[in-house]
Amino acid sequence: MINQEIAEIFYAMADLLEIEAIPWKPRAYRFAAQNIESLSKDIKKIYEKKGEKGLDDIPGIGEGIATKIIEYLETGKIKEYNKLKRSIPKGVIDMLHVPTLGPKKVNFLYKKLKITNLRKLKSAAEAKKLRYHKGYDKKTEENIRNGIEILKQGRGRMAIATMTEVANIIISDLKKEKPKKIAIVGSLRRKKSTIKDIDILVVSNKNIMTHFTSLGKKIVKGPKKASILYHGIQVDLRLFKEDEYGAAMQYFTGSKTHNIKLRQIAIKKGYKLNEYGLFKGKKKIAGKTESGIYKKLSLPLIPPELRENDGEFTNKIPKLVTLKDIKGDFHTHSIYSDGLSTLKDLSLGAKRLNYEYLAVTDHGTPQKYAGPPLTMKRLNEKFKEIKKYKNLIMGVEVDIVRKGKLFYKDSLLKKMDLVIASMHTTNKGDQTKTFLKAMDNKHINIMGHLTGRKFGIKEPRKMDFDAIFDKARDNNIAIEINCTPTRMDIDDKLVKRFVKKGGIISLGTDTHATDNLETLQYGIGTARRGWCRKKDILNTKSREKLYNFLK
DNA sequence: GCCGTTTTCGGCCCGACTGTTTTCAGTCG
Repeated sequence: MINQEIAEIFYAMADLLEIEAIPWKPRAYRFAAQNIESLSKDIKKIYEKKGEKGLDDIPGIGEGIATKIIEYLETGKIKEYNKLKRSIPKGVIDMLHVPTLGPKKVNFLYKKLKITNLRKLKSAAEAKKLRYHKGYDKKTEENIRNGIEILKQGRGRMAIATMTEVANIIISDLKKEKPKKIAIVGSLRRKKSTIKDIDILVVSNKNIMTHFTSLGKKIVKGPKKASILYHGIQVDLRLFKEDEYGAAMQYFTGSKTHNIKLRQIAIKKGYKLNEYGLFKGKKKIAGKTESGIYKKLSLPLIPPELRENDGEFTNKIPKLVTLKDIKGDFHTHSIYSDGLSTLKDLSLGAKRLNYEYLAVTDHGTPQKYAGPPLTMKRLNEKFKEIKKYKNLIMGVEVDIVRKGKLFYKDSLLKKMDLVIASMHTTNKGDQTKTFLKAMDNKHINIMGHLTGRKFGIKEPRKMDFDAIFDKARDNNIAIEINCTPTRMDIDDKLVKRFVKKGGIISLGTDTHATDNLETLQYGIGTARRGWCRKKDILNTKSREKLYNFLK
């Protein structure tokens, strides 16, 4: 989405201005970038509808930044950004991303020592040339060398599934210290689909800090806070007292923009909010529980997934869907295509999770990725075998092929109880037309992994989602949240847009082995981030109501 | 550069940790 492009530019401008030691502007650009990033609406649409006034209504955007947004929307570039970029070598910006280097140091290294890239920085640190300058010594050089290494290894964002597993390993280890309380906070608690680092809160004795730093490579360690690298993943631990726990949970769950807004609300009421509590003067009036803090600020307990400063302060908070509401899974593969599980395995898997139903949607594709072709003979065997399992639904994940056609004929699709239509090719250009055409087929129940994104591998398709969502809603087609950890497709923002239009979301694990059925929990996270209630999710329907929908 | 129910000027979150430090600047989250 164009929002992301613009946010990236403003983040970059903030970096550049910071190196130039220009005060306050970097903060303003970053704040604007954060708010643009968290918008669920297309900023171009906002401008088209409401003009500059619409942009000005977005927090953090005033006259100057609005003008730059308009310039980008109309010309595809921002002159001031290009000018800034020309004035500072790219390598200098890379230096800013080295841990332990901030704008002050980079400014000094660049302006005074004429160091313009990481290579020169590394050799200067190795040649022990930095330690002769005021404020630098042996330790600084070591930090810079380590920092460059960490940067090169690339601590990118990882899938929530992976990070949840790592967090659980660490927590079960820390529980040996018998902490009074321990919890995951940060973006992991807000259930973002990719996570940068793991944040943990504890109420415990001090031994836990030492235990914690023994689990990985120590980065920092103080009495209240410690950080380690655990197999390349940064994990932060914060220690609190029991009566601070709620305030700490609130503070470290974030998001940052949510907290800024919350603090402003506190200030308006004459309070002060920090990670230790909510204060009136010196008197603490809340802090033991999160709900206590929100209550004192006349707010309901906002679910962590909604804390993004994108409507949670101005709209009524809905009752969000939970994992308990889920009655089944709509996207699985068996040995009839490229899955590892038999129909029996899948049936048992569904029972284990107390599901009423589970759709086995083997591939209907001309392509080889799905294993040997599913011939009519084998398909008929599947039709026959699946009747043995009362909790299984006969389905197909049929490929959308050229010009929006489906790979299976209508006569065959008609025999299926559930049809997912997915695109597995990487056709370039705008795919909106193809999808709209495909959705004319009345046998489709669900659109599978609509944008086709895969973290770090494939960018999401850019399409006219308003047109696609309108048509899906009007044709009674659900749109999938594909719960494969590397996909998580569609994302939370698109979910929010679709549900706001009255569309219905379906959760599918796209599992190829029954062990992976549990990944549905991450789809629930995305659904909740998209403000989904129980009734917005197809998987919450009883068997009877489901079959009505499918028909 | 943004913002405003004390405001159109003068603020801008704030606490923890490191070590450049012995009273504070820089970085981080």
